[in-house]
Amino acid sequence: MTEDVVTPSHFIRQLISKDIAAGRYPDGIATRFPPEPNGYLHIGHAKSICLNFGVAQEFGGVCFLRFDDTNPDRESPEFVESIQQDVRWLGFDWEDRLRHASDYFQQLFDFAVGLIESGNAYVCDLSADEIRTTRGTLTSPGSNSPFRDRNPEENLELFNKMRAGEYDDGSRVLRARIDMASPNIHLRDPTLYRIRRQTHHNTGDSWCIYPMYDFTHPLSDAIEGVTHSLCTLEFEDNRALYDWVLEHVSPPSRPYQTEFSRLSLEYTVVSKRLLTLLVSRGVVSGWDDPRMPTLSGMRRRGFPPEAIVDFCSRIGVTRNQQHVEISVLENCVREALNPTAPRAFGVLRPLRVVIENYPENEEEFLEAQNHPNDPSLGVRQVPFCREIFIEQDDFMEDPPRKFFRLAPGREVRLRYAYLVTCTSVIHDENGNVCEVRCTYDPQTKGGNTPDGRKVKGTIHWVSAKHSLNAEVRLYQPLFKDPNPKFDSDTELEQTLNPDSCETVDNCKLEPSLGDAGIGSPIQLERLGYFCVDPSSTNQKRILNRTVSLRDTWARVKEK
RNA sequence: UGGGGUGUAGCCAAGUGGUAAGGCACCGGAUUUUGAUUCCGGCAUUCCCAGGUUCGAAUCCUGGCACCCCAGCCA
Repeated sequence: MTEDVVTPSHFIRQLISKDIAAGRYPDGIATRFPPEPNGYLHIGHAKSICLNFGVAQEFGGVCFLRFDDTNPDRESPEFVESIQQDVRWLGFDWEDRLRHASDYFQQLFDFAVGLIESGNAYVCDLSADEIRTTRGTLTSPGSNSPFRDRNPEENLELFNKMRAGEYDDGSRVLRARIDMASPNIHLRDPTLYRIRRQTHHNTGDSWCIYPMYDFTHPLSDAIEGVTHSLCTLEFEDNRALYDWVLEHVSPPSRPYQTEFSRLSLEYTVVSKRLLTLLVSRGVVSGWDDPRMPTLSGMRRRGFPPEAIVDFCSRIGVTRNQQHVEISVLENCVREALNPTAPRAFGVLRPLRVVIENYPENEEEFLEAQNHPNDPSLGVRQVPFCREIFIEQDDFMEDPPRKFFRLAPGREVRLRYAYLVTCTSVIHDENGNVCEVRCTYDPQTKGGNTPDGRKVKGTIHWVSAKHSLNAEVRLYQPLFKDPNPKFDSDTELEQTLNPDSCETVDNCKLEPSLGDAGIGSPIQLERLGYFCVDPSSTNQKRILNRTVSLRDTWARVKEK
């Protein structure tokens, strides 16, 4: 069987194809996914992971997982662990290619020494403030540091002393000697090393100087033999420095950087800084809150990893500003879940229905399919008795034209059970409907109509006597604004969607759901896809709605 | 009037001088014991704008316009 798996063409694939065709990489290509372990991975990282691991796979190359851990101030082992878990969850395997930029600290130091010896780097005693003010602006050139012309011997001695811990944090840096008047600000004698006494999660206290990204990244790529260093567009201007570094040392290989645009998703933020803020402000319960666009959040929400990989392939890779509608993601999730998720009944907002002509103490089990389109998933027995719950939304006392669920005098099908007709309505002291009375037609067992009569509505139900209680959490986007922006706590407050998590208590589930495992997908018919939350217990069952079903009625109702 | 980028439908996106793929969304219609799924059909006479080159331009040239990124001892 040949399935038409269309791998969409994008410019990076084309570039690699061309490179391979030109014979540039006889030993194969290599890529890397280089996260900084200072936060959890999010949907934007998924795009990069799929790209880097994906093209390596397609072209018979390899992909490294490299922690870009050059800033001990913000990095931690917690993040290192979560990142590995998330990459594996997405289905990618780095095999023996787990690396840390910190593995290369000694080699990086040696390269820096080489740069000093060739007169291409110098130790600068200016303070951070002074460096900033002498850097110039976007439209005016910077001015040379008074330390720019120190000779290599002196620089070398100073740099060694920096490493030996003889100077205070922030008192000196190593700078590349390039061009203070360059129109590209990244080339105005960028800092290569800073002094920072901070225990590193990997190297402990062996270093008190740490290399900067622009120095570390090209050399790490070169050390690993990375051929295609793929990064996001905001590093475009850094490419000149990336190349400069590689051209001014003798690197073990020559990697090239190519940039693509980062993903932004409607109604969400995809920035580690802002996500960190949501966590630290307690806006969400943690990095894995089901509303978070983090991989751990989406996992807890019930998104299957294939859906995320599929999403990444559908959105493509370009250099355009990419602002994707959430419907694309939701569609991928539904498409992944629909063929496999077993069906079950659950009622979110129960309305008691008493079937008056059904015997008081009788109960029976009715057969229901676990998947209407896939008999191989089998059947289950669902208990039925005189009192059941239906969805409040499935009854209207005074229904509009196109409503074809239950209403006074109307007949509907209870899925897999019987046809029932509403005979009367009972109100509470506030005038709200609190109970509905029906009669059932014993001839219609299983929901069949032997007389061929047509029933427009089919609704779900659960037996009052047998049902399980549960709390169900329904999610909406975290933000009101499709393109949320906030710089302060008040702005954050204003843009937050107050209804992003709706907790519905006292929901009723069919008894078979008592066995549902944490995280495994279930479709509650007519309501959506759900999964059991990790915090769920037998005493207090908690379900997350992963995504609702497509709801045409909701649109009809609007009109 | 510093530098680097990007403009194809509501949102993504293919297209690489030969007459606008595909997905999502949307709108019909069929089937349906989930208003789900599935199926079938519709959805850019035009590619940011204006000129030019060419038998022929989304693709090449010129000039505009709009938007994004860069002034960390962050990545």
